[in-house]
Amino acid sequence: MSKPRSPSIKMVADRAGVSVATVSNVLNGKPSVSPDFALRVQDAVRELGYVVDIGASRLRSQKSQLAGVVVPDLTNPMFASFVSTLEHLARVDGFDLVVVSARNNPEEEADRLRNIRSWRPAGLIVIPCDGSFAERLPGGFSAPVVLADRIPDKPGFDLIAVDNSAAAGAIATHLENQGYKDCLVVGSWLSISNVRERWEGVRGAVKRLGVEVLEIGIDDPEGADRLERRLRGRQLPGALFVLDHGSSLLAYRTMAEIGLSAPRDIGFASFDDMEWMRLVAPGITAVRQPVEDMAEQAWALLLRRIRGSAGDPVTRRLRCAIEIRGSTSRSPHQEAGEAPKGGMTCTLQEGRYSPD
Amino acid sequence: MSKPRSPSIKMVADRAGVSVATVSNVLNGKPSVSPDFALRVQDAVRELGYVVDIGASRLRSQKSQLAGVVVPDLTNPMFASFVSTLEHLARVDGFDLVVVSARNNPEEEADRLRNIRSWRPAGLIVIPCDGSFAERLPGGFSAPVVLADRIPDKPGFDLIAVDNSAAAGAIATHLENQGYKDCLVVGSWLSISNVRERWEGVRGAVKRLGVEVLEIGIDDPEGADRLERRLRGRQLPGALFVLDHGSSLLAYRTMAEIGLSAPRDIGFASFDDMEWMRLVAPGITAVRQPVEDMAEQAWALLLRRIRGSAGDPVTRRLRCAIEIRGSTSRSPHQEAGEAPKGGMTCTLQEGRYSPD
DNA sequence: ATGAAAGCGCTAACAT
DNA sequence: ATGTTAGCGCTTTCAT
Repeated sequence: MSKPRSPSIKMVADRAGVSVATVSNVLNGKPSVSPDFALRVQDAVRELGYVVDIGASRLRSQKSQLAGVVVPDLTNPMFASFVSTLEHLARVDGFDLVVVSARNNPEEEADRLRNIRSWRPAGLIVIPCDGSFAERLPGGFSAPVVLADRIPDKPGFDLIAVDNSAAAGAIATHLENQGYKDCLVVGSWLSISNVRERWEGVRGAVKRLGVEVLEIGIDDPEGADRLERRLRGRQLPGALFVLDHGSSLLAYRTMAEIGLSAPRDIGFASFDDMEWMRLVAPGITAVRQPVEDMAEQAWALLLRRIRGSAGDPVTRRLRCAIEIRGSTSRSPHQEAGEAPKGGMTCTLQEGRYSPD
Repeated sequence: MSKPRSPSIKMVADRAGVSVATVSNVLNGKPSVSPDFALRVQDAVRELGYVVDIGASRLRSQKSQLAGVVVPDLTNPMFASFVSTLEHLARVDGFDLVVVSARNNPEEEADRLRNIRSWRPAGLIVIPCDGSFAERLPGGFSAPVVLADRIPDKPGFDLIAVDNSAAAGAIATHLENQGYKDCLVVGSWLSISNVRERWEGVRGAVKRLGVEVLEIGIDDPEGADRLERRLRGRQLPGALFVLDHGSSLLAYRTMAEIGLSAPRDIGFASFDDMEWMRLVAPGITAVRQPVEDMAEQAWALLLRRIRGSAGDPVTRRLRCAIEIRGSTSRSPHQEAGEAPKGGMTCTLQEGRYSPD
């Protein structure tokens, strides 16, 4: 039993009794083929189950219908959804996607970035692990790169992100309006640019609310300890605002373990609105990011760059929505244990969120 | 400004002052290269930022270091985690992965399956959309295929799945032991084999518990209506057992909207244990599937097949764990609204789950 | 140990 | 409208 190779264009040509060039022309929809020949080729293709070898095709034509996608972590629902949307859009435009995950590790990201070049993609969409992404991008990489979601330290890239600062500021203002006096702001790392932007958005927005920040890392037991100690300390903050989904999960679980319940003992809000935040009772006030929009815009931009439109790097900031739910309510009528309620959504208008 | 091409092996050879064959030998670690030449090549590679063209390499060597992965839906956390694990394992073995999502659509799956062949992957790992997967697999596909998670109607495939029937039966027994009299079993489609297996596991396990089943589809408003009507009807079942994650989300939300709370008004259990099920109060009793193990075993098996080990198709069933939490408790001390508690885990022993 | 040359499957340029 | 041929970047004989 020898290894059966996939049928080649030559076999199709032989079977149809035509030349390989004709087969290629039929497959690529070139006009200069007689209907008769086209049919014979299509028959042969079907009978053999022939599928073009995309690698050989690219090699010869020098045009790649392939885009690379690099995300920090596929198991993060935000990124999974981003990739899923991208994948669909790409296929509609006839592109394939090579998707790789850096598993939140800059070194792994650098490895993936190097490796993905061997595919000779026409372009790359990257959600970088952290701000120092530019140093990891292999020199002499000629294909266009569009960054999404996270902002690099160095400018000069096409970028599709959200208005982190404004949205975080809106949450801070909401907390202030609810009468909270002080707020502990928790995030993975301030070295991740949008976490930093969110924190700065909070600081820029508050008037009376006292704020302090705590970094707890990603999957870092020490960071988890720091948070737990802070929440067990005698100076319990009036509210907790968590700046990323991973940290929100951890914070919510930690609160539960300690026996703290929102909003009874402490206000609780989160950047990144995940499904479970509507399911717990009361629901959790959160910033909802337009992930699908980000994917759409990133893809559209990359496609333009691939098609050759040059020009200065584009930066676009998409608006988030704010979901006000029970976890930040100081009105007495909202009780813990009650069924989750609808809540209230507000969006940015003319550069300002108008909550409350 | 013309389009700058990636450096080729020829450019490296010129720069190092050697032949392309020598460059190739250095890159592929062939022993027959003098240290002197090897160094010169490595320098040239670094200076040019050369990365091998994996397509051209495969074309000539006829060996593909590429595996394809097809999943029904990347946004399902189970599948995302499956892919993420696979991706890591594959890279360790020097393989790249082409990942595609069928978006729960058999036609899209068929399209992806056809398309992925043009990459000439060395093998495929597929979580099929539904049981009739075999009909969608293009004829004459010679690379090995390993199925995971969902079971095809036709046998003859390598398969790594979980013990759906036993685990679902254990939940049913648990409900019975808790004193529930009847249970509504909800799933997307019984045509999805593991949903069917779970339902059959329930039926096979119950002695006194009255059971009925309801199919609600995937993202199907009509199905959602059916469920809501059933839960608003006068004959509210004693317990609800939902057989897949998507349906669990819907069911839990629907319950909340109606004002039903578990376990106060109705018992609630789920196949697929997601993070939020520990976060809501009380926690939700659920079957936890060994996703990472499934990915590991699927990859190991595929690698064996790629390396050439023939033999009859292998089927392996992995054991699930049962997480007993407050949502199925009939003891009065567990109250809704209380902080989520640790709960209790039990695993399969000698072919039987021993819950309660 | 090194290089020259053939050829993988395909498309593009050219010839008919 | 169709066929012939060269060559994309690489690995693999096969000489040397």
